[in-house]
Amino acid sequence: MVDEPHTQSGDLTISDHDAPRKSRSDGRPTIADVAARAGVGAITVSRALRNPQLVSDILRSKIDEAVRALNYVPNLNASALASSRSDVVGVLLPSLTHTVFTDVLRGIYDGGDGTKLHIQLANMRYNAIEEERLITQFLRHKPAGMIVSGIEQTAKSRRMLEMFDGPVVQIMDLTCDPIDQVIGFSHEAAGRRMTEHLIAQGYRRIAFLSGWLSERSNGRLRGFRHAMAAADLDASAKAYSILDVGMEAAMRDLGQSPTPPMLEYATPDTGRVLFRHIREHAPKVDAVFCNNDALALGVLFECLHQGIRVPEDIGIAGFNDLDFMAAAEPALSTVRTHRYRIGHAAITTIRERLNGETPGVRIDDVGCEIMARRSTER
Amino acid sequence: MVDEPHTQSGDLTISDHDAPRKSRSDGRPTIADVAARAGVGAITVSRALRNPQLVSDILRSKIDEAVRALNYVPNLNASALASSRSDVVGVLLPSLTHTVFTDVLRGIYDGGDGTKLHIQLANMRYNAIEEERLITQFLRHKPAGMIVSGIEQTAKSRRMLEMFDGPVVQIMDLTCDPIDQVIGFSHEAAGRRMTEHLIAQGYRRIAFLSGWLSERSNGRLRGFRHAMAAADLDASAKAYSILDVGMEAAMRDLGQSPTPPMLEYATPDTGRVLFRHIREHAPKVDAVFCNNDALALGVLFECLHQGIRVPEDIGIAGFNDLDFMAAAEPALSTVRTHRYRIGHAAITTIRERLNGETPGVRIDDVGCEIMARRSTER
DNA sequence: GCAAGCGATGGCAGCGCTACCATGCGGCAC
DNA sequence: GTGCCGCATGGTAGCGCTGCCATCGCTTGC
Repeated sequence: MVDEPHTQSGDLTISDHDAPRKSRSDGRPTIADVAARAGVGAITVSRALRNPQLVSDILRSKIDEAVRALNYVPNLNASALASSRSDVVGVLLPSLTHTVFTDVLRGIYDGGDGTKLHIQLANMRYNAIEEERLITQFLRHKPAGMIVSGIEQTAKSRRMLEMFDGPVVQIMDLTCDPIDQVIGFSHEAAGRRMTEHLIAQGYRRIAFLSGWLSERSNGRLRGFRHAMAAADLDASAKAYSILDVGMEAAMRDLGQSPTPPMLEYATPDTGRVLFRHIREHAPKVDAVFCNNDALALGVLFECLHQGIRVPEDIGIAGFNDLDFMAAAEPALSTVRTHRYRIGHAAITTIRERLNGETPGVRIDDVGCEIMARRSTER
Repeated sequence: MVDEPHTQSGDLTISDHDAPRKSRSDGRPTIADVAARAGVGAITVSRALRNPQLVSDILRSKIDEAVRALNYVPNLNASALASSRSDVVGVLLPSLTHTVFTDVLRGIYDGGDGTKLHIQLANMRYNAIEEERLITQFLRHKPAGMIVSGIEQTAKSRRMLEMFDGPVVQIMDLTCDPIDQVIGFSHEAAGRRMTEHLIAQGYRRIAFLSGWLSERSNGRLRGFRHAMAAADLDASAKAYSILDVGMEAAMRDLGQSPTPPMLEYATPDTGRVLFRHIREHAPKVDAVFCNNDALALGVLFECLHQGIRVPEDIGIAGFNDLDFMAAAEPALSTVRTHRYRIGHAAITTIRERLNGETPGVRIDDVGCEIMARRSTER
């Protein structure tokens, strides 16, 4: 039984007339084509592209010429397969809506600029199970490094990241036991310090306003409560969230997005609704500490609407220092967080680690700043 | 970092005594391991994972069991190499800061959810040359599809995308000659319609305010001028940008980011500065049409500060309908753009095309809505 | 009863690159 | 001269997967 399709006799000359291109290749030049044209070995081309200093000047210039002439584009999938290492950095953020994460992202992109690193981003929607799934997905690409938000990964997520052989940076929060490295700040300290500022300004009946509470928001709330307790104001420390004001219906209406709207529900409109609720049920409240700036802006508008004077009748504080806070009338106090810096530091760390440098600090507290403005100047 | 990932995971009885690991493999189970354990061929495992309906129930369940038992994770780089097709969709946005693009991005991610598509995002900073470079980079991954912003790619970019063998969607604008498909709306029509609304409300001396003018902003400005001309108000049609008010110094200060700050300079503070400039140099202006909502918010705050009544003394209109516009006091008129929908439609189109469906419309105008609110209710 | 058809399965040969050696060569110590 | 080191370069053998057929057993049509 001779079922060899290729008879060995003289079929070296491939006829142009038979089957149209049996090859699985898409016809683009490969590293072998470049090597042939430059009259060198393929591996030398590979080296010339990745570590030019390993190749003599003569060959290097020949290779460069061939690359340009053929318009050669390296196939990163082949490279990643052969070296079991890609140049993709996986980034997991809880939300793509909040300006907070947009700024982080900008820092990451700016820091990754001009390198061969590619960012692959995923939205885990404040959902640890989803995060687990996304980590699994990411690891299939054999990424060069990973950036994840927060410190509350599931046990399985954590195990996967620990086994992952590359730098892992957790961002936006702090922990003394990071998977690998962590860059962020203490939300509890931030909440405590802003509350202390409000108390120092003479406010006594302070309400904490939030949309939905992420783990990090809970940290701020803890800080708020501790500061109030430390000043013997426990009785006045009350937190209000959208759950208190029966906004579920309104939330459902929003749903242009398939996202559970609750997660994204921290808008100025929410701020107005929450503040109306407070005026009705707790008229003696003299300051509101909003879990984010959008809520604070809404509170300001509601005060304008009702003719309530800020900061005389009500103090308003936000969180994050988005750019409208300083421009508001009156300017709104808030906590400036270093989001851009965190993103930038995260990708920079990964670059350094990939270059073989040893990690500096494992735990990097970038802190935050209390921006005391007119809205809390009693 | 764990350096040696479970070399001796006991159960599989790989002889530990022979050659000191010559393999370049990282020791993770491959499709061959799964095939061996399930007692089938490797290709059958591949099929069971990609097109389960092609494999009999019996084998499929055996394979599923083996996958779980071995904790098999497919190597996407190998898959991409073998099939010369990855599951990555490249997305090019001009900015990661503007909420506009954040919303587009959210639409893209939501629409890509639950599929095997991975999004790879790049920030081209309103720079066509940078865009060209990024397209080159992206194509090295042999992406499944591409989404690019706007319609002003360089000739080379355009050629690369035309030669690219996969769906390409241009978004956020319209053209009658798309590379492949385009989903967006006419900025000129939007600018014209909002201007017509202002004129209809009785405003006559209308100023157009902008930070930096992207090609799309220019379209809005053209619409503004046409509408003014059509109403014989040419003489009153004047546009102000940051260049008019010597804000370069302020802009330089901003520079936390390596980005040329001009590109990102559309903040409420800019709105305040521009409006002060207008009050000084053109006190008769009775309405401002802001190229984006952040500027409009700034104008509102400046009016509050100066005691100027809105909408009686000054009408204010923005562009995009970010969530603070409806919540402002008074509520601010604006143009609602369907950013989320555009992103969602873009990725959905790509999914459909990858599933072999033929493109529906090549040019998809999602339109926009004039949101007439109190701030222009004369 | 037999050819043809069909669905399920598997073998083989790449995809384009890089890790791992081997090779060759000039220079230096002895 | 001999041996050895270091450097530039190349050959070979994969990396883990999938495209392309071949195969096999069973059904269908006449």
